[in-house]
Amino acid sequence: MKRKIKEVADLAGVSVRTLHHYDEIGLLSPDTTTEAGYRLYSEKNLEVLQQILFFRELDFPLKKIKEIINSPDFDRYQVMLQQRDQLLEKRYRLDQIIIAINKTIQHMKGEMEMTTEGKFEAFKERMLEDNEQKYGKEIREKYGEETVETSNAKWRGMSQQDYQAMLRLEQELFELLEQAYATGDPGSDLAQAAAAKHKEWLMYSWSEYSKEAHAGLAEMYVTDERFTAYYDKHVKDGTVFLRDAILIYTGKKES
Amino acid sequence: MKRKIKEVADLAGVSVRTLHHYDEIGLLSPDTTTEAGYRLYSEKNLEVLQQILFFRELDFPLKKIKEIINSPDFDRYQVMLQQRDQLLEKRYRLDQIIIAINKTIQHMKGEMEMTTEGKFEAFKERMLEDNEQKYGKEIREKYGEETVETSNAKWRGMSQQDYQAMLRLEQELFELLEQAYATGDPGSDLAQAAAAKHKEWLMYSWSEYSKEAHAGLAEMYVTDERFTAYYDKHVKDGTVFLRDAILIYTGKKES
DNA sequence: ATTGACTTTCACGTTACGTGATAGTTTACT
DNA sequence: AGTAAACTATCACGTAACGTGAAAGTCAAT
Repeated sequence: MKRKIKEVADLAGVSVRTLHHYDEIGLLSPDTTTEAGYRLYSEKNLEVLQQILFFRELDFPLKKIKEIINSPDFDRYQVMLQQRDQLLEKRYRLDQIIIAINKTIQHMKGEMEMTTEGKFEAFKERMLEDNEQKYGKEIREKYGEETVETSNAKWRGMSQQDYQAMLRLEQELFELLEQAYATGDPGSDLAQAAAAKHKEWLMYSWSEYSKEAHAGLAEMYVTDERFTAYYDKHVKDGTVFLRDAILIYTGKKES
Repeated sequence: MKRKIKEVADLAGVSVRTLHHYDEIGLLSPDTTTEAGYRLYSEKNLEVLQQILFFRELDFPLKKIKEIINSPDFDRYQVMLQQRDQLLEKRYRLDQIIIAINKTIQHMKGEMEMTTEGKFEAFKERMLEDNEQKYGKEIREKYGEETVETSNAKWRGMSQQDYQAMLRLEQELFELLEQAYATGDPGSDLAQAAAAKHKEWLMYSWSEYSKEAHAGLAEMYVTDERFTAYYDKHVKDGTVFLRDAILIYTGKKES
């Protein structure tokens, strides 16, 4: 009952390439091949594959798995303990990193609160909001049994998509801004289109839009040199121009 | 005050190769070079390098760091939250693996138990006695005979290594708890991490996990003064805080 | 002028495959 | 039997973040 490679792959839930790879590195070579060079896996081969996949799930490197498989009297118990120690160490390091990033986040929150002056309250509040608070409840209600981590994964998947779209939007914004700047008029159609694009871009990180917050952000752009440097890099005096366009767009200024 | 590469490397605690690499991928190129092609780093370059290393310590991939560095408008706060989510997910996966390997080890031990008669017999007996004397009754009453028996069985099969690992876990739990308590929020990531750690610690003596049992145990902690004394010794009011964290963790309470 | 410390640019090795590209083989169907 | 679909084979490059030489040129001190 020899099986060809795809059947084995499907059976074990791995890719054909994986089996090729295991053959390449001498981890699992089928004990028969047809004269055309096709790999034929025996039942025994399948058992070994199961073993391999078992260890792989426990995050053993293939090299170690090879050692274990190739010498049946290898002390599996000791190896397990050793592997667990390594995993524990790994998690310890991971925990340290998480603690550090949590501290940083706390710190950033503190900084942002200090510079808050009530004008951009809505804006900053949203920025400060913890995603856990934001989505936690809703997700819990919807998915019930699922852990917070899993829910976070879903959120992350969304935000990555959003992130791609955001980059595209930003690029479009710059192009628009450049063309609009050539008109010299922040009230021009092109400039207003740029302001609209900017709003669209914002909406990826804002949950609600308000003209006030948008106008406020525009003002902040001009005040904060990091922003001016960023926008002016693409278009000379782009920051001021964009601000004016946004002020008109939000009705805070006459064209 | 331009510096040559080795000086910069020593100053920052990285290898020369690393700086070469950062130059190669366009992450950090010195803004001056001698005519012989020597890289000369300015103060500004050093500052950027610090930034890079900061993000690197938080496990950001270099690609992301490059994006962040190149655009000041990039929302660092959101990026931090996102990165934390990824780290948390990573840790979750790691935890699953650790749990799996622990189970495997327990299983192997069960098999070995039949053939190899106890080496740490005295030690184990003492642990059992202790456990029984201290909490035996309550646990029995609340969670039934079965849980206790399997728990004891686990204790019996426990080796020195396990015991060491358990102590270590406990230590980590206290550290986490301390930090979490500082946040004041039992729903915070740190507090939830502490709850997760507590669960993991439990898994060394529980054969099966259920949210109910975990939550119940947390309640018991607060009621039983022996436990409160134990946890409060490390962190003031730590018991109540830990209970709340666990209740949220097990979904028995809203954050 | 020599030497040792330092610098440069290749370029391969690491982990566990993914992803084509190109070509030969087997199976199914008309 | 002929052909197309499905399968298989062997390269071989790409990934992340550098480590580790190798060969050759540069700089500073003796």
